[in-house]
Amino acid sequence: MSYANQMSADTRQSTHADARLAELVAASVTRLARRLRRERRTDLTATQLSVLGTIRQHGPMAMGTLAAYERVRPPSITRTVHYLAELGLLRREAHPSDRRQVVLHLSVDGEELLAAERQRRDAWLAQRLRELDPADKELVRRAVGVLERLAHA
Amino acid sequence: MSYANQMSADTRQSTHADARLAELVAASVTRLARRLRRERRTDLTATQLSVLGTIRQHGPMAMGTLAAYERVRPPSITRTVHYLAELGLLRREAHPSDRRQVVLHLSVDGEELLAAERQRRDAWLAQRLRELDPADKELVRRAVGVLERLAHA
DNA sequence: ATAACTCATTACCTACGCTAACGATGTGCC
DNA sequence: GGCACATCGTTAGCGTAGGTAATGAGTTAT
Repeated sequence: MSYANQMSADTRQSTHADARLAELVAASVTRLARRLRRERRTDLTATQLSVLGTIRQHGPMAMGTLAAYERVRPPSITRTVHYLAELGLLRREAHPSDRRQVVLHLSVDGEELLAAERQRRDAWLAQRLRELDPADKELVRRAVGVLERLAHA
Repeated sequence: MSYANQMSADTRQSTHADARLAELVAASVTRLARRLRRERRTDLTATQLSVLGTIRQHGPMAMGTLAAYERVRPPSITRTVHYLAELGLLRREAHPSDRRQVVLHLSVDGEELLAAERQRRDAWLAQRLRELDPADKELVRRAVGVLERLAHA
């Protein structure tokens, strides 16, 4: 009974610590992501950038697949893709065997725009990292993989 | 000269490592932030949530101040605040000494909605943290402060 | 009193989330 | 082959949100 109470108290304490850590991590990750967004220089909207990024990450895909990745309904993706195609940042192509489908490919301009934006974002962060003392930088270097695993949960 | 070349090579290597780390950190932070957003259950838009969160974080404020925090132009904030006031999530009040100004206060409903969303987000992450092995969790715990400092850069 | 500045709002445009509806195409069954 | 059903992307209409330009009310300085 005393042992059981001890375990129960330890578990509660650990759960509380997890909750507190979660709060801190969520807040700082959210803020850092927002701060990174501030380094954007393109006139494209967040939605347009996200669409281009998804095609780049996962390769050419149909409209419906893209809508699923972006977690929006098909009419929404139709419109965004229309604007991006007009800007020459992606191409719409017929599907090889299903004439209902449209396959989206990133254009060279689209690739370059994404690369430029990513490079700018990463340069800003690289400079911030350089300003850290070596112990803190090492900490971040070792933690980044854990963050990545959390992101894929 | 040999010493100078050695320094130059070391600097270049460090710069490259920083760039690489920046790339990884930016990507994983961005992904984790996006993952956290997926735990939202409210029907409010991201903009509306952000507005409420800003008022909660910084306290009651005038329209112009809020627009500045949100980095949008005044007409945009007018509209968003109008919807949120209609929903009863915030209140518009006259400024005590400047009749041009409108001061925005979070309502009790607004506070509760924010608390519920944050709690849900943090609970998801707490569960993910509990699934980590103790060494990884410790790593995150020690790194979170550094992330926070980066976010405020 | 007047001019200049500040504040929030209105009007209009573009972009984007949704639902409902639609036509074209593909699949499976008789 | 014909038909019913499913899938795909699009169009139409509504609401939200970003911008600029313009406006009227209020405040400050001369």
